[in-house]
This record gives sequence, structure tokens and C-alpha cells, in this order.
Amino acid sequence: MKKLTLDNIAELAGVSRATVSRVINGYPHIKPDVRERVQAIITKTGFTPNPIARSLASDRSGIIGLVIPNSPRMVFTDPYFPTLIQGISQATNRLSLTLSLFLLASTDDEDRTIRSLLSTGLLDGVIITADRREDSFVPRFMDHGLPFVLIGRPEKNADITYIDCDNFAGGYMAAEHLIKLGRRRVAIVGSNGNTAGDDRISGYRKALQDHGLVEDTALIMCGDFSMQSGYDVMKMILHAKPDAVFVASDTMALGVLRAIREAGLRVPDDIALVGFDDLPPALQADPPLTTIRQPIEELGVMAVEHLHKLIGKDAPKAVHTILPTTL
Amino acid sequence: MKKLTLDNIAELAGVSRATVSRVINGYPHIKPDVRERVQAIITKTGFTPNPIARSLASDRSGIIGLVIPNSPRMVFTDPYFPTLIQGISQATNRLSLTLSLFLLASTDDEDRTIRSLLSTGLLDGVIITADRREDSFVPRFMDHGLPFVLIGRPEKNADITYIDCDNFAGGYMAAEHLIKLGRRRVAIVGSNGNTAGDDRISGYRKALQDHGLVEDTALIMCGDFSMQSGYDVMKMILHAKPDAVFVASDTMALGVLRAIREAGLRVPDDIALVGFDDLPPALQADPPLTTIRQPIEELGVMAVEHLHKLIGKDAPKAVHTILPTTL
DNA sequence: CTTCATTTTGAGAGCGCTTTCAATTAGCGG
DNA sequence: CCGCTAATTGAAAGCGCTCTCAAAATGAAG
Repeated sequence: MKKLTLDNIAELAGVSRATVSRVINGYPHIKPDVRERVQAIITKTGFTPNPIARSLASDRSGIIGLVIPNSPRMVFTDPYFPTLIQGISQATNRLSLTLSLFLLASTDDEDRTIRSLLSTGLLDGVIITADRREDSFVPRFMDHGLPFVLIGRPEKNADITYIDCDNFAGGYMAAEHLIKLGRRRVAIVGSNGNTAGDDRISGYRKALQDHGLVEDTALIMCGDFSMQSGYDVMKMILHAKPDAVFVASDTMALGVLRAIREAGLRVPDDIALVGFDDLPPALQADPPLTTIRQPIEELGVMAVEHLHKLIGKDAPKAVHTILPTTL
Repeated sequence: MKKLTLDNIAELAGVSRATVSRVINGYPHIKPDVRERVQAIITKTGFTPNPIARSLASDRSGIIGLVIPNSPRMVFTDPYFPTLIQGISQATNRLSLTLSLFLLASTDDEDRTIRSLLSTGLLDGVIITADRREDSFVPRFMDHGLPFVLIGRPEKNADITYIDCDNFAGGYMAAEHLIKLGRRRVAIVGSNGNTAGDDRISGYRKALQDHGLVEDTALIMCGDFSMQSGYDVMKMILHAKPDAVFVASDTMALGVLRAIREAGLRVPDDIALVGFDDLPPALQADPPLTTIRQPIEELGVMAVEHLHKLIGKDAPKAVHTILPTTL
């Protein structure tokens, strides 16, 4: 089973290499019978064109990168990323793209990796998961001209392609849900430093306002998406006697749950709880958690699809928002 | 900032392209001053050789694949994989390799992906995470001749490079620890269908035997690494009145914990618990979990290093075992 | 049966780098 | 200084595929 080349196929089919190439790439203007003959030989021999040679000649690799900045263990441990990757992988498979992964651990790492990413030109494009530090390198991609899409709303640059879910609406729904349950002291364990968290908080605020409740700053605190931070933050909030909490991530919600329990209070009797993500952890919580569903996997799929379009031709900046639902 | 090529650098340095190539690849036999001059220009211009052209010419891409079979959400949600990936990524970064990810969702997917993986020859080698179904495609890699290393002990093929941690010892330590605590009815929530689980169970058995305890089949049951399965399985085991349990994964241990609580029993007073993995979830459990530490990240690092060696020259089959420790 | 516009093909020039192979230069002993 | 081996370089042939350009084949029109 030695390596076959275009020339081999060409010879077998009695045509020129160019013709075989055309057949493979589905060009028009090929006599049907020739196309068929070539096609037959290709399938019979199981020939696959060498992607590297192809890349060199066409200046396109079929490889896209997924850049995850800020990936200390804590962040990566949240099921959010695996789920996202799942979606991305699924989409790349379907589009016959190869996915390659870039986890930026340290800041050094970040700089070096991105530099090489850009300079080698191996990738056709990248998907970047937004992050508080996103602004430090997004401009580099823009300058360079490498197509990319952001997952998550960027802080500043409005004119770039990104895809996000409706965090504002999610926050709003969560808060509203709690309010409609008759709760008056609705707290929030948010997350600052990233737009997703900001938006969820904004949504929460708007809901309170729309329902005539006054914000109590003692009921608004932020964690960092870890279970531990949820626990810590909730402990503080408990002093302010909330009767409901909206937690901006299921993982944190688990911590929150523990804090509440330790305080001898019950969920949802004493304090009602709504999480965000709808990932497995939520379901497996002791009293199944009410949570705002976020279509993470779809987020990944769409990111790939968008990127694919960007690479192919040229689409204008697309701004997408996907709707969450209460469970 | 247009694309530079070897020729450009060569011209700037007043030497031939071949010489520049030699400098870049660190060949001997180059006059020091020439080497220096070329080097200077390279750093000044920030030139990076085009990896694709390089691959085509040298028949080596610098890309390695990570194949994760059986990646339905459940499996991928366990922090085990993210952690492993973290380690792998770190190592590939250091060795300037590019990592690309292949998640095999369905069986179709699996077949198709592997076929293309092998036929395109894009990858220099692959890391495969072992799995009950591993045997279905490992042979394909062997036949093909693509270098690969397995993470986890293979079921049959002894003559392939793999890297695993000492699951047997881990199981042994866990059981022994519980026995030394004075427990007599030590149960195990294991996992079947994969060698890691098998080995942990074997270790557990040996420990019981060595300490003169008789196995009670009602105390030996298997889950599938999910929290839910831990919960379900533990419920059954409870009927057999255990006074200790060794759970083969922290994630399952969380489920087990819940089952115990719901039965109105306390940990560790009524039932002592030891987990396996030492991943964040364990620490965040209500009473911090005692767990067998498994060096997952190192597993990834070593896998990459081994693969790198395999690709470079040729090492005989290496069989590695890394030691776990009780926490 | 020509003629001219098309449709189909093939030849061949790269893509940017690695790697012989041979030519050029240096280093040394005599 | 000359001859000879060893250290340095450069020229050029690919790697396997894409794509332009022009030639060859086909067909409609006259």
C-alpha cells in the first residue's frame, strides 16, 4: 500500500494529471465518461490527494485553529470548554476541516504561540474563545488578516465576526423567573471581567428594574466560574439575607448550593436558585437545578461554519445571538 | 508585511538558499560568520519558514493527532480528558509540534475519520486514548505504519508503545488504606470494559486477599465513570452493608457520596470513601475526598515525548508505568 | 466541407523548502 | 609554493498538487 500520487492515477486512467485534479476538485468542463472513468479508478485505489502538497500549491491548508487563552486548569475544568470543543469538532468533521488546538497557558506562551500561529501561515483561520484578555491579541489577528471568529461578544471591537448567545436575555429570564416566584431579595453571583458575565448581570438588573425592585449591592457579587468561588461568594451574600439567587454558571451554582446548605437553609424553600449553562453538573445536583440553557455546542458549530464562510469568500461581519431558554 | 521566503533571506544575506536552510536547521559545516550573518537577518526580519513547504519537501508535518474514541458527552465531561489534553498541549508546545484533535463521536465517524487520518498522511503520528473499543482500530494504525502511542494499557497487543499509570497499585493502595482504617466490608465501585478499571479492581482484590479478607461479590459493582452511575451503583451496594468503598473515579465518587447521604449515613464515620484521580471535583466535595492521585497531565506529556521519539528515530516498544499516591 | 466559437484536455510553470551532488575554498604537510 | 583531504557552499532536482495557457477536439453554422 504505497503512496499513490495524482500522476499514478492519471496514468492508470490514461489522462493527464491536470484532468485528474479537475475531477477531484469537481471542476466543470470534463467529459462525463472521462470523469467517470477517473472517478472509478480513484475509488478503486482509494486514492487521497496529499493535503500538504495541495496546501502548498493552493495556499490553503484546511486546518483551522481553536485558540483558548487563559487555560489554567480551573477554567478548562469547567465542562463548558469540552462541550464547546465537541461542537466545533463535530462541525469540522462535517466540513472536512482539521481542527488544531492551541491552549495558551502562560502569557509567554500566549505571545509565542500566537506569533508562530500567524507567521507560519499554517492555519486558514482561527476560532478564538473570548476572554477578558482578548483585546491583547485580537488586534494582532486583525492586522495580520488571518480570518477569525470570536466566540463570545468582544469588549470593544464591534466590527469583527463573533458569535455569542444572548446572555442578557438569559440573565433577564433568570431574574424574572425568580421574581415571578414571589421572591423579593434576588441576589446574583455573577462573573466580572468578561462580557458574558457582564451581560448576564445587565439582564438581571433590567429584570429587577422592570419589576420595580431596587438593587441591593450587597446582593450582587462576582465569582470566577469555579465551584469554590461560588461557595465563597455565596457565603458573603448570605449575610444580606437573599431569598433567591441567580448564579451565572452551573459550576458555581454547585458551590453556592453547598454554601446555602451549610448555612442550614434549604433550596428552594428558603432560597430559590437558578443556574446558567445547563450542563450535566446541573442535572446531577442534589435537587435538580433550574438553569438557563445555553446552546454551547451549537455555538461551536456555528463558529466553524462562520469561519468557513469567511475563509471561502468574504462575508461581512456577522453578529449572531442565540436564544436561551429556562428549564 | 508580506510573506518572506528562504530565497529572500538568502538574497539579503548574500548566500544561497541552501545555506539559509542549513542555518535554520542547525546543520554543521557552516562558517561561523556566515551562520551569524544569516541568523541576524532571520531574527531581524522575523522570518519563519513555511511549514507546509517544509513538510512537502521533508515528508514530515510536525503535526500530531490526538484521537479520542467514544467521546459521547458523558465521557468528555469528566475532567480527565481536559486535564490530559492540557498535558499534551503543553508538551506539544514545548516541542513545537502542532496538536490536532480528532473526536470520534459515532462509529461511522470513527471509521471515516481514521481512514482519512491514515490515507492523507498529514500527521506524523498519533496519540490514542485507550478505550474498550480500542482494538477495533489500533490494528489499522499498526498495519499502516503510522507511529502512535496509546494512553492506557491495551487489552491484547503487548508489543505496542503505550503509557499508563499503575492502576493496579492504585487499587491496591486504596483498598489497603481502607483496610488499615479497620474496615472489613470494603466495597468497590469499579468500571469494566477498560483495562484501567480492570486493573484497579485487580489491585483491590489483591489487597483484600493479602489482608485475609474474603471477597463479597455483592460489594463489587461497576459504573461507567459518570456521576449518575456512581449514584446508582452505590445504591445497590448499600444493601450489602459496606463500611468502606473504593470508587474508581472521583466523578463517580461524587455520585456515591450522594447515595450514601441519602441513605442517612455519614462519611467517613459510617462508610469510609476513597476515590481515584485527584481532580478538582474531589477536593470540592463536601468532606474533602480521600483519593488516589493519578498523574494525568504527566501522562499526556509523556505520551507526546514518546511519540516524538518514535517519529524521530525508532525506539523499541516502551512500556511505562507511573506511580500514584494516596492523598 | 469549411470556419469559428466552444468545450475538453494536456503541458508546464510554479508553491517554498530539503537535500543530494558537485564545485569551490581552506587547511596542512612537505 | 604545490598537492591533497576536509570543510563550505551553491546549483538544481524534486516533494505532489494547482492552475494558467494554449493546443486539440467538438460542434454549430454557413
